[in-house]
Amino acid sequence: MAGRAAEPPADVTLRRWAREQARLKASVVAEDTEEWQKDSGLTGLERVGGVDLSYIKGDDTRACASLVVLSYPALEVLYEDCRMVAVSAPYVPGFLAFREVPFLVEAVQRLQQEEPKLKPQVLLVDGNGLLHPRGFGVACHLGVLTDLPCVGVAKNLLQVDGLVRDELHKEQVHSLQREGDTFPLRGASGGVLGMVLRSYNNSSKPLYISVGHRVCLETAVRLVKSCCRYRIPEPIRQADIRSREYIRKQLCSPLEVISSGPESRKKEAELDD
DNA sequence: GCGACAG
DNA sequence: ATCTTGTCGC
Repeated sequence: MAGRAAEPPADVTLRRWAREQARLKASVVAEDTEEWQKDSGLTGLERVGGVDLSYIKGDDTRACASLVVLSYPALEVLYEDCRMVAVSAPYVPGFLAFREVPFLVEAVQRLQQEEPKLKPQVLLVDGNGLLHPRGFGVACHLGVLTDLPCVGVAKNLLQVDGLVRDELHKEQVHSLQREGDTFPLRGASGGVLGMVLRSYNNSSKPLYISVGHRVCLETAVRLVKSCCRYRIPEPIRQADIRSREYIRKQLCSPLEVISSGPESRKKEAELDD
């Protein structure tokens, strides 16, 4: 059952993907467009979504895509959708969206069809938005394709436009003493690409926040701050927890144990050749 | 050429 | 992303 590793994309594919990113980037709106965003207390915001994909260790083809919607500001789970999906594109830094976004778009469409009243007013996305080699990370990509406000929340710095994880950066991160502290990420070309946020007192490892779609950076940071019970903002954390749990149950089902045992694995190896 | 490289 | 439980500390 374990799928073989996806082939590294040919250069022609990467060029096509880059062109697609450039085409869609023209539709990104990097400023607030909603009423609730205009208030510093985010009054009017009632539902925040989170998305994530969890993968199986030795399997490059199957993953669980999850979309959750939490109430705001209580952060209680109102909606959960976990589904096994067949991943076809490999992970290539800078092209994460081509691997994950199709399943997230499907999840959003399913939600709109089945529970339109629970449609989130904004989505928190694992990964970057404008903080990206071509200024069009997964949070922008998902935002444009769904026309939903999106915020990029990355757990590691993607080195782009002169930004590096050097000693200076580590010093700046170290200077974030209390939760809520931030400093801007200014690219070599001048503009602020994102914000580094200490989201939790008990963790010195920060988050890298950037604009996805239909939200400005200040609002994005304010929103993420107000969604953090722990280091990872609750919508993404719940999506992560639930997709991993979904996979864990899949792997523990009797059928799955049998079909992925040493016996059948041998047969699959033969069939693969 | 070498290293870096969101998830 | 994933491999990994309990454990030491605030």
